[in-house]
Amino acid sequence: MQQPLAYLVQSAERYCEQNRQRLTPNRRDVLAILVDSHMPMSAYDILDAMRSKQPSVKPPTIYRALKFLQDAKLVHSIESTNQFLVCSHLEHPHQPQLLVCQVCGRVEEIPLSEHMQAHLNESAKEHGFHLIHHAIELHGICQNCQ
Amino acid sequence: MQQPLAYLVQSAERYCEQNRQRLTPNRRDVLAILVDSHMPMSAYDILDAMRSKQPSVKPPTIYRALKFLQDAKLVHSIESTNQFLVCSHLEHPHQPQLLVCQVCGRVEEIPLSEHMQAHLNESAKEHGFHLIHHAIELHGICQNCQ
DNA sequence: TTAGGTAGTGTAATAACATAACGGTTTATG
DNA sequence: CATAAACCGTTATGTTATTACACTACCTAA
Repeated sequence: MQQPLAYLVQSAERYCEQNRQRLTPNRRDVLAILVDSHMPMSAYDILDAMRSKQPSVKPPTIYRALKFLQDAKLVHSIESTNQFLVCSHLEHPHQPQLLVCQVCGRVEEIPLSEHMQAHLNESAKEHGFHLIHHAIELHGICQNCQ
Repeated sequence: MQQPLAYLVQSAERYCEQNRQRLTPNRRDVLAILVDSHMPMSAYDILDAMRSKQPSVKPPTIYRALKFLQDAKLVHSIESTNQFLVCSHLEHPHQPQLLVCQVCGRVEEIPLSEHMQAHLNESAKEHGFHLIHHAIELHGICQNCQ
C-alpha cells in the first residue's frame, strides 16, 4: 500500500531533472518523515518531527517542502483535515480519491475510476467550467474500525 | 441561482420545529449576511459583517451559527478554501458538488448526479468503507472568467 | 572565470482559521 | 415555579498558513 522511500526519491529526482529543481535535504527529510509515519500528518506534525533532529526549523520550511512534493505529485493534501499524505499510486497518472476514516484518522487513497473522471469532466463542461484539479474526499468509517 | 432569504428562513423554521431548536437572531443574521454577499465567505468575513451592527461579536458566535446552518442543510462548507456558502438546491436532498473558480473566487453548487452518487457509494463499498458524507470540490476557471 | 539569473534557505513576524471551557440566560414543558 | 435543554457571551488559546526580507547555493553563458 505504501510506496517505499527509494521509489519516491527516484520519482522526485526524475521530476527535478525535468523542472530544473533539486531534491534538497529539507525536501528529502519531509518526504521521509511522511513515509515513516504511515499516517496523514499536519504540517505542524511534520515540523515537530523535523525539530527532533534540527530544532530551529520553522513553518515556512515545511510548507515549502510540501509545495514541492505536491508539485512533484508525491504528496497529496487532504483539504478537509488540513493534512498531507504520501501518494500511494505513483505508477500511473491519476487524480486521487480519498477515504478518510473518522475513527482512526487513517486515509486510504484510491485511484479515481476513469468513469468517474469522465463524469466529472462532463459536469464541469456542462457548466462551462474549465477544470484544473479536484478534491474528492469521502468521510466515514474504514473497514478496520467498524 | 441564489435562494431568497425568505425561503431559507422558512426552511430553517421547519428544521427547528423538527429538532427542538430555534432560529435565533444570531443565526438569522449570519444567514442573511451570507445570502446578501452572493459570494462564499470565510467565518471571519462574516464576523466583520456582523460587527458593523454589533461590534462585540466574537468568533464562537459565528462558528456556532454556521454549525447550526450546516446541520439544517442551509449552508455548505468549502473545505478547500475554508469558506461557507448558502445552499442553492434546497428543493431536494442532495450532496453538493462545488465548482470553485480560482480567478473570481465564486463557487457554483451543482447537485451531484445520481449516477455519480451511485459510483461513489460503490467505490466506498468495494473498500469496505462505511460512507458518511463527502466533499467534492472542483477547482478551475468559471465561464465568466475565461 | 566570473557575472548574472534562478532556485533554495533562514528567520521573524503575523495573518488567518478554529475551538475549549466557563458561567450565565432564555425558553419550553411538566 | 422547577427543571432540563438550548443558547449565549467572553476569555483565552490552539492550530494552520503566509508574507516579507535578506541571504546562500548552483548553473550557465559570455
